[in-house]
Amino acid sequence: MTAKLQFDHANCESCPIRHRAVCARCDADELETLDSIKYYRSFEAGQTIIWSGDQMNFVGSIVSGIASLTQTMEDGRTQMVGLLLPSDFVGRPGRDAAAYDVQATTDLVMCCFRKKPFEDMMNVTPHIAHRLLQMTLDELDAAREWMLVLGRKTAREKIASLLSIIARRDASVSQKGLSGPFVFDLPLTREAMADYLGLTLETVSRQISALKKDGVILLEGKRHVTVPDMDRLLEEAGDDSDGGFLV
Amino acid sequence: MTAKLQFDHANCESCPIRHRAVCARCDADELETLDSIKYYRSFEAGQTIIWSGDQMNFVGSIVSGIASLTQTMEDGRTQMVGLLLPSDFVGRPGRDAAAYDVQATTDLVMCCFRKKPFEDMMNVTPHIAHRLLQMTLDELDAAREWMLVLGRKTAREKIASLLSIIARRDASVSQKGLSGPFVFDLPLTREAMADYLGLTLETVSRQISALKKDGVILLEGKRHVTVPDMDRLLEEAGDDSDGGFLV
DNA sequence: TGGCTGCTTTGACCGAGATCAAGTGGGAAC
DNA sequence: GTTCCCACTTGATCTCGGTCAAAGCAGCCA
Repeated sequence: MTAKLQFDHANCESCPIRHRAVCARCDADELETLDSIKYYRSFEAGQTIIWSGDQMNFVGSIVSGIASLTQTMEDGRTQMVGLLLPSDFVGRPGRDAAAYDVQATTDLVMCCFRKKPFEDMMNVTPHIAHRLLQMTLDELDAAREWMLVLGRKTAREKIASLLSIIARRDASVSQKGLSGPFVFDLPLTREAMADYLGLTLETVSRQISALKKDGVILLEGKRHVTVPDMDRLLEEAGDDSDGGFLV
Repeated sequence: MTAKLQFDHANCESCPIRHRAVCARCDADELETLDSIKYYRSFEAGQTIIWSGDQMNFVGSIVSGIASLTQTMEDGRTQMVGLLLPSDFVGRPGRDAAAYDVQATTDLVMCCFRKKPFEDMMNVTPHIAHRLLQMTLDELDAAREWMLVLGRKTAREKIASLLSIIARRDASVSQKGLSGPFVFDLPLTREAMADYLGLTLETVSRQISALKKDGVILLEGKRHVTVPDMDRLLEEAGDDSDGGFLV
């Protein structure tokens, strides 16, 4: 059973991701057109939204919650290749079949557009195509950043990198200041973290325990994290101290 | 000293990458405009084209040769995050500073555009923006494919994956058939392969020797490779047997 | 011709992280 | 409450790939 469709009749003006999503640059007319081909869908945590190879008849934006893109090898080894946050775009215009599994990591609401009308609209609306290019370039940067993590960082650095990314995102969403302690909940299970980081869940658990023991993070329960000193965490992540943290 | 500017007065009609580059969709008028802001530059193997953080006052396409994007940590660990082949695009419109080191892996010729005029042109030329979006989406796919390699494959599978990618590219460039043995030269040193694969150069050397001993590949000198049975190589790479090889 | 340099191979050993295996803890159903 | 379940933790052991070291090999310049 699907989660409650809490955004069912939302209009674009009050949309929480309006200013960051693929429609960010659209004017009133364009929004109206989008409105006519859009619909909301909700997914529960753990649900698979699309299987790799499936026909995709829609594209869309994450409104709330977190989705993941994963690749799986024949023998079951899996690697997460994308973590989709609110305002991120799902689907590839011009491609019929999904290239990756898309899963709801938390409860999730998507703003969907039927694919064909969206593609048609993209061709006549430079605002959308241009914004999508920007977003794709950003994702490419994030993917390349992640290649360094996967290829060259130690398990401890990988965990610290993931925590700092989640902390950064959380701060940018909740508009908290960047000084003082960071407090947030991990939106991923240990296994999902392992799939993201190219580790086993045991190693993830051990390294989180180690960071806790060393005072880099505080843990309350399994998921509630406090980072008393963000610079310390970034140092553990092996990032430059300047860090480009204020992006 | 720079390599010979063999393309100095080339025009777009005879350009070898015309049909695949960022200008692929441009009409005659648009090509003429591009012509007025373009110039060719050559680099020798090993030269650094741009340092991460540098101001970039041009963007451009690889005409011939191979370039690499690399990231380096403070302690010297490096990870290659992109391998740029003929027709690939260098630079990011809308960004001033380079995010990665760009190096010429082989002797290289680039078709450069001054950045500002190119950006202006992009804003009024949907053909260019649209093609760049396509190319960026392709690169994102390639990066995600590579995340699986980095995160989950064994050293032997990593080497086999890289060899199959190079073989594939070589076949698509030289229009050779896909049956029978594949023969090509490695365009990368062992160290560059290691940086690409998240390994050490010793491990790369060992695994290449092992693949040779097991008859998966034949080696003539250090660089000249023959793949007698491509399916066997793909199997060693851990890819699905269907493989999506005919892309 | 000889030696230098850079790329590559090979060997011996070590350690970070994987694997296999128990055990813990907290929330939900009964 | 008790039980079950599931996410997580912790321990013991193994192994793949890293590290350190030496040597091979081809091209190049003197």
